[in-house]
Amino acid sequence: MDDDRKYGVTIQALRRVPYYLQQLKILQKNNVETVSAPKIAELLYLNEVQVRKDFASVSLSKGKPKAGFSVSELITNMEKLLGYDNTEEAVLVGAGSLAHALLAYEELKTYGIKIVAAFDNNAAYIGMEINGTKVLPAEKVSDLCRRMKVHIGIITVPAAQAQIVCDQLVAGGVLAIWNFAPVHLSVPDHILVQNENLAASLAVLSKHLKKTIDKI
Amino acid sequence: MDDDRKYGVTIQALRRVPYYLQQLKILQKNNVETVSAPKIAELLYLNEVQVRKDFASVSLSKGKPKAGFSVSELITNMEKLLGYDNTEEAVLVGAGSLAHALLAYEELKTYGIKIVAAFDNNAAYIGMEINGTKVLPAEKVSDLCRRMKVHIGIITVPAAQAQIVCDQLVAGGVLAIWNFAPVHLSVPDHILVQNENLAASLAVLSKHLKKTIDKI
DNA sequence: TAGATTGTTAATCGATTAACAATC
DNA sequence: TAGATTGTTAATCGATTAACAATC
Repeated sequence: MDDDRKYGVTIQALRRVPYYLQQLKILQKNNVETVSAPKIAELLYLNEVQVRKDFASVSLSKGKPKAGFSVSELITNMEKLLGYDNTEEAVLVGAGSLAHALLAYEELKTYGIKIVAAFDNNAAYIGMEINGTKVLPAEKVSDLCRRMKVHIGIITVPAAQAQIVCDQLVAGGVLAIWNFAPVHLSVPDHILVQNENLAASLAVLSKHLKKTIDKI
Repeated sequence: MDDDRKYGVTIQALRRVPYYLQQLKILQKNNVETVSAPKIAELLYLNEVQVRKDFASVSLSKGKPKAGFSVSELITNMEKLLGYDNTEEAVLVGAGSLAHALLAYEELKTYGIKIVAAFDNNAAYIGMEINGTKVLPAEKVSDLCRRMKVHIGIITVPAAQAQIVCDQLVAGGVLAIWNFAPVHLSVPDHILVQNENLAASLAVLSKHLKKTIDKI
């Protein structure tokens, strides 16, 4: 196991990695070869110790006092950590507008995700091709996941149907679920549910707004 | 100020409110009139004390020992807290596929958000109508926000342009920004940036997957 | 009444930040 | 060498959870 690291990477740290990566790539484009933790911290408005700890947990290579970290090594290690170097296949259930957006979202490939099939139970959608991906009948999702050994399921159905779809994905052997429905999903222990809850974000946003406007 | 509450609502609590709301509405539909914190905790796989504290910080009404909380009161208070009861206008900058999804996303209205105009600097998009919303030239965004007193800006442009767009929105008097670009945005203190970072979510997801698959 | 459930104070837990010796 | 920067231990901070008296 060459992937053992001194500290585990916390979820919070993991969520910061894409931001690091984005800055590091800008530096690389400008031919900057090394960078210090304080510099990155300044660019991203983070604490410098936090950046150093994150780098330590993410990167196999160490920084050099006075010099800092190798930009290209950090990029390589972070991309490997996030699996950007090898593509995972995913299925998507629910062929509505969010699905269209995800199927048209080129960046997914950059992030190592490829949607191989979409599913819906609405006859009007079935057989359609969205951005080159076929829409299949919803009841076939378990089967296809198992046959193709797909590990990621993306849920973009309405809240009321999300748990049913989730169960089908789990039955098909999916290991991680990216859930866009604003509901809690029950899954076995070893399955990860990553919630992308637009309602939750809007909750924070609306509250801030209300407070700010009330003040004026 | 009838909106003073004993404890402030933390951001984490705020993000849980949409989940509460969703469950409460199901209960209401089933003609359940009161509900206890332990019951909701069980449904959402949360700690019962957390639920009780969240309810206390959100709701102006109190629970009754033995009986629990009034479902309809909780719903009313939560919807008021989240501003679902009065619509805020928003502008959207960047007319790509994500923009299409948001413009087609009916739930936004439920969440009290109405997109009144979309902007892009790509001539091919300008003049187009997406789901009934006109796409205008990007340079007009500040002006329109100021004239129409729009308080919410939604950023769906590529990372490289996000900060520029952000500055224009701030210049137009926007108070809250919903940012879909995977970059940190610098804003004055009183402006809220709510990041919706798909890359960050995928980072967590991919790492879990890699760990799980390595184990097998 | 008895006991389920509330509201709140205290303890725990985990993440962030501060402090500081080691080192290039 | 001097000083910027690293790596790591200790202190702080905030959120979650446990404990428990109050009450319907």
